Amino acid sequence: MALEHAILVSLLEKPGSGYELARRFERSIGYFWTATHQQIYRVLKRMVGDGWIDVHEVAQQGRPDKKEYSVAAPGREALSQWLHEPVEPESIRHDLAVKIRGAAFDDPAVLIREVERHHRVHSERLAHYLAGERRDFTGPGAAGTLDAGRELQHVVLRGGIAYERMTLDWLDDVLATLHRIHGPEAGG
Amino acid sequence: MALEHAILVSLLEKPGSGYELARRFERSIGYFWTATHQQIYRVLKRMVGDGWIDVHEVAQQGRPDKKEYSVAAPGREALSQWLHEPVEPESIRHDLAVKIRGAAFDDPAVLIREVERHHRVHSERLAHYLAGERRDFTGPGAAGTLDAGRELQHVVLRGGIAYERMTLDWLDDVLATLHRIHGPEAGG
DNA sequence: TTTACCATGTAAGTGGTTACATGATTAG
DNA sequence: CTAATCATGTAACCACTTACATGGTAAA
Repeated sequence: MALEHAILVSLLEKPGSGYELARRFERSIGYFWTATHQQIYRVLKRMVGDGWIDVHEVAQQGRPDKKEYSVAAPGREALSQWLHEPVEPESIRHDLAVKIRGAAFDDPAVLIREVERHHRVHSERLAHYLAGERRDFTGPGAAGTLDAGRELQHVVLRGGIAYERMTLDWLDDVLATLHRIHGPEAGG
Repeated sequence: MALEHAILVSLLEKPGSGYELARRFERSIGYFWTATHQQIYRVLKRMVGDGWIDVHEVAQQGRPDKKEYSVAAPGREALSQWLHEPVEPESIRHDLAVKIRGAAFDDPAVLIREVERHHRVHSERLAHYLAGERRDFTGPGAAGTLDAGRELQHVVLRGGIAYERMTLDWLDDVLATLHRIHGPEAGG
């Protein structure tokens, strides 16, 4: 499991509340990891209990108070230890691939609409990632002058971009295949 | 959840035992879905209870008896219904991406070895997929003469191949980035 | 006789999802 | 007055992993 470690990395990059972490998991960190606020609050509580992170209440004006979390020494140590352990290269788990093979036993036309829908979603994600890249990693301060942390954030983002591009190409391939096996029988 | 549906598709392609399903999940279906035998036996039991699949004991010579499962009418119906429902386009969940961002707060040299290890694993997977493609989808019977089921299996396999190639390219990018931020300081 | 493969399961624990619940502030 | 955003949590359930457990056959 790595949610604890993802939280540690995020808090090292910038301390924040559970709510803020949840928002980050919807955005930049969500390129490669997702977590809901319920999950985050539960883990945060455990991490405080384990002494990995510190909390302090922050009063705000015009907003509810929040608890700001930051990484404590044992948390940094735990992260370092995890970074030294190997993790399993993970496999993809695609509902859509199951559906594609299932289409052999059902109407492929239904699947065509589903694949087109996925294509739209992945196009939007790609556009979103590219916008983030333009915003955060181009212009003044780019081209070799970034610090290590930003370089690493950028290479992770490039991974997300490569993933979306590959997926879009593959979905085109899937659509062409579906039309090939469906079209001749049903007239396109 | 789609483990039930993945099992239905697999049993429609060819009836088999829980053990055989587990092996298939390590191989072809494992390109996009994983499941252990414990999980499969549990789900199989539930599916029999729900009337989605039928069992019959098969005596074998030189081997333990097995229970062969095949899809029943309600199972086919359930699969069809699922195929007509939209599924969420899923996001990647990469421990390695967490580690890469975490490397900003630790020794990047450790991460270089980890990334190289992942590179080797993905190279092996790619070689394995390509061997499967040569074995099952080339030679006599290929080039437009495949039936729909095999065409669909092939396009899913091409997805696995594309994923591995993209991942290898990205891991090269990660390594280059790590050397860039680490090399100048440590002379590596 | 040891290893590998065939074959099926239980039990305990962990992690993740969904639903429920509260309450303040700001903008329309 | 309504909706959106900020902010934090509990409870129940479900999926998945890991460890344990059994027992037969075939090949080295």
